[in-house]
Amino acid sequence: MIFQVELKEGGGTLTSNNAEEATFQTPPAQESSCKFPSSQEAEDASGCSHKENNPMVICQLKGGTQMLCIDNSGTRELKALHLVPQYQDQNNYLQSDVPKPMTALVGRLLPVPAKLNLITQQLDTGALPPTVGASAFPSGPTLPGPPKMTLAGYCDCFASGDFCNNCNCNNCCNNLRHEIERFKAIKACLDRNPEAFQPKIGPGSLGDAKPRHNRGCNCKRSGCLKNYCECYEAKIMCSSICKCIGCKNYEESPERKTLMTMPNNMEAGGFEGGHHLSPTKFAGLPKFRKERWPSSCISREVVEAACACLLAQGEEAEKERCSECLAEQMILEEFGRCLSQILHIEFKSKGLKVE
DNA sequence: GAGTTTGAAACT
DNA sequence: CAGTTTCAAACTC
Repeated sequence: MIFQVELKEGGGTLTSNNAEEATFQTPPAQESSCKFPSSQEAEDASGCSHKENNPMVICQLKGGTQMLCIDNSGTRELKALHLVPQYQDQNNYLQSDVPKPMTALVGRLLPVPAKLNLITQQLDTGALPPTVGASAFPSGPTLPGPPKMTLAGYCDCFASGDFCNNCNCNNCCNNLRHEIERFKAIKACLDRNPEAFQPKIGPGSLGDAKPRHNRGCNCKRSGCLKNYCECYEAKIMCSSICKCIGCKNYEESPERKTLMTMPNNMEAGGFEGGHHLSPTKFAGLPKFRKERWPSSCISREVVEAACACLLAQGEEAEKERCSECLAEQMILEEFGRCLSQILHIEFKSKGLKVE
């Protein structure tokens, strides 16, 4: 089952199918928003009861669909929030009719800045009430239990701006089911630290090509030569902004040099210059500490290009009004083609025989 | 696999 | 802002 929302805009029509965010689904010409000249027209077109003096509100549209309405400089933006109908399974977990791989794919395809764009707009409007820590989370029959720690920086998925998917977390609120609490938690995080969702590892200061830890580490006992240290883990040197004690993670450090000559450190391509950073960390995506990103041709650019292909395939399916199942199949087939090409190049670059 | 250590994030 | 607590990952045995 797919909700379909049609919103009039001037003489045209904007159609948005199932999506987590309309930014992903709306036609290119319309970009990410549907702008109405007056609130009355918006209400007429969508059934939305958005009021002028409330800059952001979740609107219940005709047919049960929820949309996030944002007043932006006098224009009205309607963003699809929950176009995917959901239901509770026998364990009271919220499920969606959209197949999970498809949902996950959409979630991953959206780059973190795009996802945060929506949140930033809310913060700019001041629409969300002030919240402090876990006490900000509503409690009640649908949200029982302890503070929702999956809506905190402890959770890698949340910290990187992603929804949890197939995680082992308890009472997870980092999902579409708890979108509002999630927004509040994000605001609380950003209140504490405006750069909370920025990648920890980024380019250094001007003129310095080497990446560095944007906040610096605070290690005390590890000498910054164990993976407890975020700098060491990212395979970069500690910098002047680090507040570590007894740091041995610097260019001339004999301990570091000894460590670098050990066999276990050779596989990741060494340490010098930090050119083999885990791309996941560099991008602010979830950490996969046990499965380090292999040294390969699968660069960030390649991943982005592959994602763009999948996105284009999804848009194509939408344009042709394909069924949900067919759309998923098309995207997966495209994924297979991308993977095949990547592996082909990978094998070729390593001088391996390509079947 | 269980227990310990560690440091980031959250809290006070 | 500093000290404490909580948490998840790294590490050790």
